[in-house]
Amino acid sequence: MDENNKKILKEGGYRITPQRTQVLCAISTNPQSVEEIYETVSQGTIKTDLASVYRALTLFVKLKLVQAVNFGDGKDRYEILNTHKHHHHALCTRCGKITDVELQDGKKLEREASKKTNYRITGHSLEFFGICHNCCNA
Amino acid sequence: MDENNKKILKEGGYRITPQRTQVLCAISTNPQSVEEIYETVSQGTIKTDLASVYRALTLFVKLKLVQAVNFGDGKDRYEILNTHKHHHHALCTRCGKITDVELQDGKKLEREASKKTNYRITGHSLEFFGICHNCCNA
DNA sequence: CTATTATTGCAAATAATTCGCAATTGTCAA
DNA sequence: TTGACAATTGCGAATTATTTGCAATAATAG
Repeated sequence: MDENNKKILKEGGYRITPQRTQVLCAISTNPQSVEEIYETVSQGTIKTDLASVYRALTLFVKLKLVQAVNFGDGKDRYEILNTHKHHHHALCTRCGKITDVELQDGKKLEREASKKTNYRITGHSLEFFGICHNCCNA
Repeated sequence: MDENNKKILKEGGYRITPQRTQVLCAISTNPQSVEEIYETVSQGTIKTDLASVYRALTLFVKLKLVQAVNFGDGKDRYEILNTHKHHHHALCTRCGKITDVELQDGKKLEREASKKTNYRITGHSLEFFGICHNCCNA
């Protein structure tokens, strides 16, 4: 597990357990759903319970080590936050691959939305759907 | 119920029932969650079952009369599609109000994402969070 | 190494969603 | 308008998803 994440856990009085480490590991390269995370972790050598996966994710979200992303396809996926700067995603609706997208000027969107709605905008989420390069050529 | 929606239902061999009419009515001005729709419909004079609300929504989504929107706050909301052109939303995280937002150039976002990811982009969803004008001054 | 206490696994509880089926009710054609 | 037919509903039961209580286990500070 990433040193910074360890630090945040410790400072909160939380322990570094193999289960927590594995959950973070499972989503280290790609956002995954609860079920997928459970599958992945279960394939390793350490034993884990679904309830523990839920508990780990709930904790990580609270500590902002992880965030949920939703593509409107019915399931939430969980993504590591630490190293990333704010970004968006593209989901391949054929193979399920998720690719990060960094747009030129995300803040501009918020400014425009703020002007049009008269809200004080505090954040946004933007997800793209499409077909990835591999699937396009398959 | 809107004439166009009636037509689409009929053409598919589906019937216009009070339950379906009420479900559409419940979301006619604002996107609502399943539970909220059920509450709203239940307050009227016609009797409805939660299962029927689920069934109506599933059907409407299949017929593209309605779409699910998700703000990442854990619940899906359902929104009428017919009259709307493609647009985005702002959710007031204090009072829950949802306001439509039409941005200058949504397609530009897709073009940029397409270029960066090498996906063939087929759609996107963009939701803003913030505090609405009323709540700001309350 | 030990004591302390957070965390886990398990099983049971709760919540969310779906399904089977008999009763009801739109709809079409006469 | 009426009757027949098939779609739809309500209800309860079945799934599925998520949460919780608790005794056993294990991480960590000293």
